Amino acid sequence: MTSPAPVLLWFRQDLRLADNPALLAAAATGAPLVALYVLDDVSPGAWRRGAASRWWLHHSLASLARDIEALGGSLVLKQGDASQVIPALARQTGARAVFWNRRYEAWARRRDEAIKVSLKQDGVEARSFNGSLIVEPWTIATKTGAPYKVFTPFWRSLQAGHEPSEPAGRPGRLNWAPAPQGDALDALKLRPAKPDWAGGLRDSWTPGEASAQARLEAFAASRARAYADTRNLPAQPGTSRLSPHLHFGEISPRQVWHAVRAAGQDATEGGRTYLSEIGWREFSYNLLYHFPDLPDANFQARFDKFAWTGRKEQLTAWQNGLTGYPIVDAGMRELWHTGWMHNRVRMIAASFLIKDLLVDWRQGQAWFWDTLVDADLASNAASWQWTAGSGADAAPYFRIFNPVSQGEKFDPDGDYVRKWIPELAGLRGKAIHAPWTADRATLARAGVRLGTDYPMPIIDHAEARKAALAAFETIKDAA
DNA sequence: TTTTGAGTTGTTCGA
DNA sequence: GTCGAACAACTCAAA
Repeated sequence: MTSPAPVLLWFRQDLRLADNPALLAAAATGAPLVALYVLDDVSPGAWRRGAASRWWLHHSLASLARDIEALGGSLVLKQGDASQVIPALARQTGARAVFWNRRYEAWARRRDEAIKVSLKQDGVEARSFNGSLIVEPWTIATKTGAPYKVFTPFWRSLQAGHEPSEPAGRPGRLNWAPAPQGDALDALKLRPAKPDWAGGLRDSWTPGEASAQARLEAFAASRARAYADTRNLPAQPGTSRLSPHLHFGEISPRQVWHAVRAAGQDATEGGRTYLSEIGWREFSYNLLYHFPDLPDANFQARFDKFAWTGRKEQLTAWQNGLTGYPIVDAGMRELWHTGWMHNRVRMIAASFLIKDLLVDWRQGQAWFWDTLVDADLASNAASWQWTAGSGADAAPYFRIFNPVSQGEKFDPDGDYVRKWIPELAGLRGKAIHAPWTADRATLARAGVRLGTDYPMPIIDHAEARKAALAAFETIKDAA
């Protein structure tokens, strides 16, 4: 007797079993399933994942594979151009259908559309689902049908008319088809080999759905309440740290929304502020979908004329956490060590690169893309353009962060700086955010030799601010 | 079509 | 030390 035709379940950025629409729909067909992940770095225009993101992906795939094995199945791993791999595997397994959850990057949409056409030509059903967003970009628009370009009306509209339904659980039991041959996880070479720089990542994170759920529950139950006050203090665990879990779809924004509400936190200032950050994620995807070159080109074309005069060695100093501004350097070192940076510090570091060093925001975007475990094309592009002032609904160009006053305001005891810049650990008080202002005796007592142990500022902020304002002045009236 | 109110996250200066 | 204004208009979204 011939076995029934299977349904291929293609995992992408939805590496979870709970609240997974494609998985639930595939299970509901009653057909045996083949679970699949394709590492596709080669599709035209693909943004190849950065190194930190690949490390996360390795462990997230390992976690998903274990969860699937516990249900009696297995996760098939492949690599290559998905527009070749998916139709080939459908033929090989005799699949009657391929199900997946949608992505929104231009290159992925082009690729997925081609796969749909190819599968249909082969007589294979192709169905896609919403597994990553509360509102897909084509379902929300202004009264005139235009895409939203300003966050607040977008967020109001989302809350008024697009409340997410209750998240679904895991499917009860699953019926598996024989798994075709795939690659071993190690063959994908997602982890660093020589040298192994991932120690800080291992110490900081546990990728996977179970860890994501635990983190969400802990956050919703307690820290969400104070989020509005503590989220700006990088020395404190005030944020949810869910960003990489959300990026890889180990958890859905709908699950986050309902967990916050179930804990009663939508009635607290903190909970509402936190949910608005979920709103910013949605807004970024909305922008990326409607303006697909958001990661590549200035949203405001007048910035095409901007003179980015920053030098290579300044970019390198920023990347290495050696600018001489402690709050900036602490953030850049936290990023290098853990694959993540506190959001407040991301803004300070980004403002410094763009407005103090006059380095093109795309250089900063590229560095974050390579080093962040939560690197996300939509959020990364929208946030860098926001800081640069070139984006939709962007910060006004004269808003230039002062790295000293930001440090004093948001790291008042200097604990964050001391944690990431051990060579300054002996400093106390105001000197921690501006060591070059400390007198010789203070520096000596702290064991700090400026210019030797820790650099003098590579640029004078007050002068840099004036230069940035002058530079922006030249493009202000451009078309 | 025109009008109107509003717009994530800051800094500096002068009273 | 604290407070309000200036920074620069401009675009968006809705009435």
